[in-house]
Parts: sequence; structure tokens; C-alpha cells
Amino acid sequence: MRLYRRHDRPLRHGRASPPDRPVDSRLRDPNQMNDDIFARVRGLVLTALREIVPDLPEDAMAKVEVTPTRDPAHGDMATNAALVVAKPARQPPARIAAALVERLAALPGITSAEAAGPGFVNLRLDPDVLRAVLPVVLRRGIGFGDSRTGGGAPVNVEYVSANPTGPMHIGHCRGAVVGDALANLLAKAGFAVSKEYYINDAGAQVTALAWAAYWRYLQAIGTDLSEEEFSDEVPGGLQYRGEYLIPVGQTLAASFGGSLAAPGGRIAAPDVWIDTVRDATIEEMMLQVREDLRLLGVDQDVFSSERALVASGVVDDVIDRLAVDGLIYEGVLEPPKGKTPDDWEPREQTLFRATQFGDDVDRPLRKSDGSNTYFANDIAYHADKITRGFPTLIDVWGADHGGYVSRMKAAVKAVSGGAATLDVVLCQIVHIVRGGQPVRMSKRAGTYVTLRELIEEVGADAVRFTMLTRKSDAQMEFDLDAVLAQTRDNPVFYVQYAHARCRSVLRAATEMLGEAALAEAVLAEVALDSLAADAELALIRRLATWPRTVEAAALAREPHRIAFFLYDLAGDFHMLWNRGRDDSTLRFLQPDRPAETLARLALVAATAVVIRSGLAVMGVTPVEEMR
RNA sequence: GCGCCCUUAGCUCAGUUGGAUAGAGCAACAGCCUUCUAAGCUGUAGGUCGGUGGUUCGAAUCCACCAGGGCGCGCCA
Repeated sequence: MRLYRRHDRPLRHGRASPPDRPVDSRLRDPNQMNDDIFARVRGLVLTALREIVPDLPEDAMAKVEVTPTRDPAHGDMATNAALVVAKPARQPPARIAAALVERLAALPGITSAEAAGPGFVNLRLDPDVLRAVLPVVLRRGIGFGDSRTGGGAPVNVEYVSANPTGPMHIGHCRGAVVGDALANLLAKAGFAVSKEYYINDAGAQVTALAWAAYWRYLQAIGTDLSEEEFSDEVPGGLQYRGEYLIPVGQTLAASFGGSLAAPGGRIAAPDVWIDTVRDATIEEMMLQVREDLRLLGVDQDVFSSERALVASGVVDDVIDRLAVDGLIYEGVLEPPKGKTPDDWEPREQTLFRATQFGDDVDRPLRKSDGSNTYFANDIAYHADKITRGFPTLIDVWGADHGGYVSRMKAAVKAVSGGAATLDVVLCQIVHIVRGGQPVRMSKRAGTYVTLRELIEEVGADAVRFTMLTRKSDAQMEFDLDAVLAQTRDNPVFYVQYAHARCRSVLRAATEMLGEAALAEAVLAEVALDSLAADAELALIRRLATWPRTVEAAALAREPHRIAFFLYDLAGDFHMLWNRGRDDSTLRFLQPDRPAETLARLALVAATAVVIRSGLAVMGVTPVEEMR
């Protein structure tokens, strides 16, 4: 048996609280602009701590946490304060804990404090303090949980950034949703967020795209070439054979007639057509990409073009700057150990000293034909973002780019002199399944799932919610049938159902009490003393953790936590609802007891508000009723 | 061969950045619809947190090594 299991033997009890005692204004004042009662209690703990141990170092104070208890038997909140300051204070945790207990238990709003385990202090709050969360929620509405953690600091979130070479498919989907939700989350946490899309419209792939569109153009004007004859003339062969380029070819034919082709619908010299075709095709593809994103509810603020970046000379400027700093050299890389490519031969290249900034090897900036590598352009792009005023960059990438993270971080350090940081959120593969069976993704077999088809089949809300039900760096199965199932194990349904039930109760109450009595501002004023059942207080405690959930998720860059919070919140609400099944006095609407009914309606309305607040971060539309 | 990510209940996954007795859903087992809120509900059982060491008052969490899975590995983006 471990010694610290003796938390059932409190060292000291707080005195009982007289029912008419006013609650400490520091614990309930909504004008404090801090919706987080945990943060407010933490403030009380820190104040008490300073009295007990003067001159504690800031870094020790920073480690003090006030958290919800895992076990209700431990009270409402717990703090590790005594444990984390024991060493700098040169006092045993138990002694500090005892002193904290004495001071905290004396505060109004705290009904008991007791030391437990190795030095935790468990706090029990006056139920009025908990209940006071409800009017705060009702007055602040969806804005409940907004925080000032970010302090208005600019953050640039870049996501999707797919090549404009075809329709968006489900591989792009997860990054789109994760990036968008992360941006919303950071905005809610008080950052000034810019949502950005980097158009990879330079390089060999868009040249291949231009050739593919040119083929559709030749077809539109009536070429006598076969597809294979044409393909033989294309450097690298014809790619992007999907039908989606047919309209592009037709539009080109309508605009330019036969002027982009040689007589007989034959291939003209690339100089004649390639710029025109490429520009028109990219423009059309980006229109489609933006339409796909719009259908998914994603709307980025800035679209940056790689080609425009190169044309502006920024890339050369940035490389020059790195050269001046001595971070570029001509050198020869070692072959990868163990697995040397067959055609390996030592080659002198222009290299960036990534190893000076934590990367494993130095990275090439120029291809053998003298043009820049993608990495070189990407360095310039990130430098450009920094120049535009973003010291904090977040990129959302597919996991297949994982090997690219350390070099990009190194580059950001180098170009900013260490002033800017880059966080990369990697998204693992999504496997689409239907009823447990894998849906193969293959362009050739015609079972290629486009983003648009996915949205048409299950709806944007289900797509978005489901994409956020896993940590982004964990692989995910997306079951087309399961996301539409109306059962508890489908979080989309379970959360939406909770909101619909809240709204349903409020609609029924309207008939009983009239619409005016149910306005959120009015419910914010009702007496709440009757809310005392375990399930009611548990729900209130959950609502109270929303602000700290937002803050923690934002700092961790983990939007999936919002989905899990909502699932738990929905569980608490359904639990309460179900209590009314066995015991009708626990139902929300009690016609002969209007005061209790109003208090319960305030709880229901507040629950609906917080669900909406969470869904707003996820970009999911709350439903009013289940049909 | 090297680097990064991952490994938690039979299954799918959380785990509040190092806290107390590791949680939820599904599946399993036992109950619960004449009626009110059953597109279900209540309860039970289920664990060597991949393994071994280490740091710490305290480890699923941090470090080292090992095993298994995924991704990547000099001019593709």
C-alpha cells in the first residue's frame, strides 16, 4: 500500500458555511472577464500561497494548477500548489498544504478544503458558486469560453494547400477540417488568426497539368491525334487523364479557337500556348478547389501563389540573405546510410545548413538544372509569412510530409533569427470504409472518392465532426454508414441529439411559460437554488470546464479535444434527461412548480449554448430537432 | 540502415502537457418498456498502459535501449 492513499483522512476541515453568507465576489463576478472559475480559484490559491511562502520564484508559481477532480469524492477542484512549490520553499508539501487549507477554507465560496495524498489540496465549492456559472453562460452566449490567452497575438494557420491539379479528394479533407477548426479554436482563445492556403502552382506538376488540359483543348477543336500519340509527345507522358479537364479544354477552344494549335489540331510549339493554358487551367482548378472548400464550410482569408512568390523575386532575396549569413554552401551530401539509391553518385549541390538548426542533414536548394527546389520556394514562402507580421506559424500537413518537418523548422529559425516559430500539425491517413469494408481509392478503378462526393453522401457537418473525433496524428477509419447511425456510439448524432433535446424542452416550455420568460437574458436572472441533484451539478461542473478546455486545446493545437468535450457534455445531459424517466419529478418541466422549472430551463438553455459554442469551433451546424 | 509518428480493456479510442484508485463507447454478462422521456436505460465484469531499465515525492506521460506497426529518406510537391 502506498502512503498517499490516506486522502480519506483529511488533515483539516473547513468550517461549515452558513447558507446566507454572500459568495465571494471574486468567485462569481462575471465582469471579471474571466469565464473560467478554475482560473479564478487559481488566483485565490496563488494569493494564499504568497502569504504562506513569500518570494516564491515565478516559474514555481507558474506550475500551480487548479484542476477538476477526477473523483467527485475529492470535491470540486484540486490544486497541486503545495507539491510544486515544496522544493523552492524548502518546506515539506504537507506543511504548505495544511497552511493552504487553513486560508482557503476561510474564504467565502469555498465550503471545505482538505489536504490529501502527497500534498494535494481538495476544494469543495459552495453550490452557489457552481450555479453562478449558468448566468455567465447565458449572458455571454456563444462567446462563453472565449479567452484572452492569445493576447491578440497574430498566428498564421496554413492548411489544405493542395496542388491545383484536380478535384479535392478525401486525402485533403482531414487537413482542411483540422486546420479550419484549429484556426477557429485559436481565434476563440484570443489569437489574431489568419487562415491561409498556399497554391503550389509552380514546378513540374502544373506543367504536366497544362499538357493534360492542352490535350482536352485539342480534342475540343477536333484533333486527329489519338490519346497515345499525344502522350508520346508529352515530356514524361500524359498525366491527369480525368474527365474534369474536358470543360477546361472546351472553354479554351471557345476563347481561342484553333490559334493555340498547329494546323490539323496538332501540337504547336509550347511557347505558343503553354503559359495561356497553364494560367487558365490553374485558375479554373482553384475555382473548383474553393467551391469544394466552401461546401465543406472552409473559407480561408489568404491564398498565396507559389508562382507569384517566385516572380516577385522574394525567393532569390531570401536565398541571398541566407548566403550572406553563411548558411549556404556548395557541397556534396553523403548517401543515406544502408539504403543507397541505385543511381547514386556524389554531386555538388547548393545546400542550406539545416544541421545548424537541429536538422539531421543539410538540404538542397537548387536542382541540377539550376532551378529552385520546392524547399527553397517554401523557405521563401515562410519568410514571407513572417515578414507579413506572423511570429507564430502553424502548418497542417499530411503525414507523408513528416520527413519535411525538421528542415522547415530549421529554415524558419534561420530566416527569422530565432524570432519566429513553426508548429506543424501532421494528419494521418483516413481510410474510408462502408459497413466495415474498405472503400478502395483508385482513379483508374473509378472508385476514387472526391471530397464533393463524400459531402454529398453524408453531409458537411458529419464529415467535419467525424474528422475531429481522433487525434490528428492517429490513423482514422471513416465509416460512411457509421457516421449516419442514430446511436450513442456515433458522436455526431449523440451531440446533435443532446442539442436537439435542449431545444425541444425549450420549445415545450414556451407553450407553458411564454416566449419572453425564456429569453437567455431573462433566464440569467432566475433563482437557481433548486438545482441540487447530483446529475444537475455534474452537468454544471462540465459547463464550467469549457473555458479551460478551449485554452488547453488551443495551446496544444488539438482541436479534437473539442469533440471529446462535447461528447462528454452530451453524456452528462442525456444522463440528466434519463433521470426523468424513472422519477418524473426530475423532468425539466414541472407545471406546478414554476420556480424549479425556470431554474432547470436555465440549465438546459446554458447547455445548449455551450454545445453551440463548441460546434461553432468545429464548424458544425447545431440542429434544432432530429428528424 | 537512419529519422519522425504510433503501441492503453476482446474491438475503436480518450487521458486536462508529470498527479491521487488509468476512463468512455462498442462487444460480453445481469436486469428494465400497460403508461410518462426506450432512435434506449441501469448495473456488473474486463488492464503488467508493447517490454526492460532510469529520472522524480509521484511516470501511460520525460530519458535510454529493445520489440512490433505506419510514414519518409540527394534535383516530386
